[in-house]
Amino acid sequence: MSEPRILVTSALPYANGPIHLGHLAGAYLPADVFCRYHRLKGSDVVYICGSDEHGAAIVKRALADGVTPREIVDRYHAMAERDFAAFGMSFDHYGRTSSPVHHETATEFFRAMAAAGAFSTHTEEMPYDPEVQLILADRFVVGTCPICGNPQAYGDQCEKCGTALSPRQLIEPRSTMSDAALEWRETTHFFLPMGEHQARIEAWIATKSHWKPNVLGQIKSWFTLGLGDRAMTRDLPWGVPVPEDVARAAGVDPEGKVLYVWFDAPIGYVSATREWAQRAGDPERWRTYWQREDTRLIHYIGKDNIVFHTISFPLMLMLHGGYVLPENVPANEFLNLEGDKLSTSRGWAVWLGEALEAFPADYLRYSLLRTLPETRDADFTWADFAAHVNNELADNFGNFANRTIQFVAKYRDGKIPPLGTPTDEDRAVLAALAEAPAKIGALIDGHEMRAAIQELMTVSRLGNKYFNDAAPWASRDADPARCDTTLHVSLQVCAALSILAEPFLPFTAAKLREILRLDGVRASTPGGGEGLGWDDAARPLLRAGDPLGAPAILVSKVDDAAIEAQRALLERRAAAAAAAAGPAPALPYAPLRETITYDDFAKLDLRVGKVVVAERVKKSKKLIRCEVDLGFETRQILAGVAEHLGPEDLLGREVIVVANLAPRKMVGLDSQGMLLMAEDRAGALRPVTAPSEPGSTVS
RNA sequence: GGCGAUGUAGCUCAGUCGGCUAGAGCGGGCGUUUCAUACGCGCUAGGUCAGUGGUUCGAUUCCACUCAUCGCCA
Repeated sequence: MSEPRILVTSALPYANGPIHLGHLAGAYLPADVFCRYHRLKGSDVVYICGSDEHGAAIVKRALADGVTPREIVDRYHAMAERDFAAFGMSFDHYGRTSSPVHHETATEFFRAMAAAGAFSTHTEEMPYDPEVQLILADRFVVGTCPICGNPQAYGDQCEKCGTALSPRQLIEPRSTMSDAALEWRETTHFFLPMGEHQARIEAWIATKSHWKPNVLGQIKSWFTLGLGDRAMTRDLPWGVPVPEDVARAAGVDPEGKVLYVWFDAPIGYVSATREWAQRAGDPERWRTYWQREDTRLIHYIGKDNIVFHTISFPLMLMLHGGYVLPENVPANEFLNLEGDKLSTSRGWAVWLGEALEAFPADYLRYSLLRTLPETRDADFTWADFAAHVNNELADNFGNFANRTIQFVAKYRDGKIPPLGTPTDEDRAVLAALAEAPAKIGALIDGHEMRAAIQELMTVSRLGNKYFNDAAPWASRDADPARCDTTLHVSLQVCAALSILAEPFLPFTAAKLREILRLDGVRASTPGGGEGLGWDDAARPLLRAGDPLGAPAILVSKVDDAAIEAQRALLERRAAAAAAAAGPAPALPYAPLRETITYDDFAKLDLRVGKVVVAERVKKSKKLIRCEVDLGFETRQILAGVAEHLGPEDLLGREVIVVANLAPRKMVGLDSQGMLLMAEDRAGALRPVTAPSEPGSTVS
């Protein structure tokens, strides 16, 4: 095979929740496009992924749900496999880190590295939860922050004030596993002293100037800081056990110790490849990919994974020896949703399974490809999704195929007309077609998927323009031969599209080929076999005289109701999550102030006012400038709420105003009164409102 | 607090190893075609290229600083 051997991995999704759109945009969809393209190209590709099923978070989840870790990972592994398949992910193998092959592989890896003297051991006191009998990592400890008093500070950091902490510093530290008070236990672990190898890694990274700037920047950040020792084992009842012989040799008690999930997870790539080879009936074949230097190893990941795939795992591979190192790690940034960060716990996510119940996979694939966070965080909105599908995929791409095929069906009896005598215009289109595969292919190979799909759309746009300018509906009667030529060329464009679209929109592309009766194209899925491939899209593939299949709508539009339903679903889930979480019980209510008399209260002149103008004050982070209609007059009032509310939360509302408060100047502006706000224990503000006429008194 | 990435038309993004009138897609506006899923095509929108200062004959592109967003680390 002349094309190179390529080993592609997508980050192993953690098996404690369903797959959502953020996962897809980060590490899965781009990799799938890459692999499908290369299979069409004739490359020797193996695409590997699987579930990451170990770690303390899964143990915690199991404790919370009252089930075993096994039940948790079984549930989400099955769900991920099902959802990925429905989305059209073309893994050669989707494994799981709880599999026997993985345990074996990870154990072997650890043993080999230990034999090479890669590890050191340290003993330290760690927090211990006596109730569930677990030694805890720092972040599974909560307590009160000694700096700011936040009662929900974690053992590694207080998220409220940002201070880095250790569990020892927390006031009344508790376990997040059971809420038990902490005890302390001494424990010994294996560490990888990465600092000793920094020069070697830096030298290797120095050869990677083609990597993305965000990836190289992140790596540089780590080098500047200096690599330290990283724990490679943990105390947990769930995971790959530390091999006894290695532990004994190092004078460590292996009881209850497992490989740290960050050590074992990337090895999952290797073990999944071994499983793939076994299933293919050639158990040693995985070595061809992992242990030959001329393999292009590519890790698709999200930006949270950069350090593990560019430093830790490559170092593990170096220290083990005999493994190929990644050629590229095209990490994507994050995908936001409707302007907010994705959050599983806050219910702010679109689960793939649910989305696929509402829309065909290719619609999601298209919209996601258009907004991939390749260079910076991106935002997925359902409005954009509808626009992408309706205005681009349906109107441009789908409609081009449809108008062409309909025309031939209606006026040429559904048979492909002859090319006849092409003019310069006709030849120009065929020439453009001839260049398209190389152009789009280069973008895909360079991991520029957004640009690649735009280039694909350029082809259908070209088709539309050509069809439009040639106006076959006019030449239909006036010059039938001319009309034939136009239709012939247009159909060839459709044929090319049916191959070029395959990596991005595999379902739609197959449907188009079916309508065109274009047979003999190899599959872009594993074991695609022989047949027409990517480069064949450069030449005319349809033969004059052959019949087409029945016309059918390729891409139907999504309607507003479907989009609204998705938005509503999102809102409902976010509300449900908020309700489930409740106001954090540990947050204190504000204490009551001293008792006042009625006369004290009566001094207040409260009025209903309608906010007629609300805008942020440029010079201030906190202030919103309002003009409030009190009926008898309109006043300017500055509200110090901009950190919690926007102008839109106030504009048009009937609010309660302290009307006899002495005027005050802030940032050079007069404030004539104040707006009443309700503040909950978490500090969220809501304006106090009353649906009464402006000027109404309140008492 | 340190480090890094990002900040270009309403939206999503290209681009400039310093220099002709800063580009594309989508949306908006205007015009037009009728084969098609009221689809297509053409034209158009005049954006302090985050801000300030510097280097330069000349900076959006180089340098410094500032701000914003996101991330990593402590």
